[in-house]
Amino acid sequence: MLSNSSKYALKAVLYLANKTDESHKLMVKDLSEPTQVPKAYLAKLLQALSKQNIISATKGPKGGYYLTKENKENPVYSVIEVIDGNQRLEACVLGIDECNAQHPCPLHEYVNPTRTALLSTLKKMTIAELSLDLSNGASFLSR
Amino acid sequence: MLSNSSKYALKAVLYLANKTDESHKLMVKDLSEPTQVPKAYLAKLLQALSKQNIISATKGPKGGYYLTKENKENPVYSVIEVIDGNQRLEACVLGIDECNAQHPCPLHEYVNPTRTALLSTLKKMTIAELSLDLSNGASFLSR
DNA sequence: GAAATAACATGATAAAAATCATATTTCGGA
DNA sequence: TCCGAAATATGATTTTTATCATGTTATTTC
Ligand code: FES
Ligand code: FES
Repeated sequence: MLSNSSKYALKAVLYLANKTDESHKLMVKDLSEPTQVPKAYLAKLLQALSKQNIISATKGPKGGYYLTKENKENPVYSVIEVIDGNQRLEACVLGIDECNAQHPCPLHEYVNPTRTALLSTLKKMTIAELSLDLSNGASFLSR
Repeated sequence: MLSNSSKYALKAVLYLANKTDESHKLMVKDLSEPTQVPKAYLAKLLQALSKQNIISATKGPKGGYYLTKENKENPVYSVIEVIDGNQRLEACVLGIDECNAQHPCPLHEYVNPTRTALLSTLKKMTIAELSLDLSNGASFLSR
């Protein structure tokens, strides 16, 4: 469904969402532990997200990664899109050339409705919204 | 969602479903073309399916792959299970240790209901059933 | 303005998935 | 019974993904 990279990126971004802002930042090593993502690998992912302005960063001492208010309003899907591209979730599950109702694969009718529903959720829901019940202990990023 | 291998295997099995039986068999090269799967790769997949009795095969001239009535009654999921194992579809989408409602990841509530619904469909529906509208041109395996 | 600290850029290595190749076994037909 | 056709077993190669490592640049602090 999602690549390992996307899973890692999402976990890190969700963690950032309710732990950081312009004046509270986190370094990769502080993200690596709670998200269970290897440090060097996570670093590379965060750089990619930063370059696409999905997350914010400042260099040097007292620097680190953080989410601005604007960052937090981005759709959850934007993280996935940067890392995996959009084909991964939108292409035909059986890999035929294009996925549409006029020329469906045998699984289309069973997977497409729920998949497009999920996709639309991911595109509408913001990082902030998704991270909400993480902050009140209703959901988790590891274990 | 599915590995390339599973997609290929599913396409081949569905093709076999309404083209073959004990007295009408197909060789890998006759499967490779309509399913758009590289011949040597498909051969290896079919061998794995055959070894697990998901499909049937006979060697030698006039031989080939085919589905018996029993084969056709297998759940669609059995193909996926043999090729991908069951973790791929059942594990947590964010990769946390186990997926359950007592200790959910932030995406759990959005993906789990539809995913378990799909899973249950795949486990209940037979190969024969899924291949049905393939035979009347209502679904397709390529293009 | 020098030193320390953090992200950034880039590339190297490792592991897994996908793909290809080839020799061996089994079976049907001449 | 011998020959050819097919699956089977096994392994090699290629490509992609995941992971690690290291030097460079920006920024704060002294
Ligand atoms: S055509 Fe296969 S999922 Fe839509
Ligand atoms: S816990 Fe993540 S999908 Fe269920």
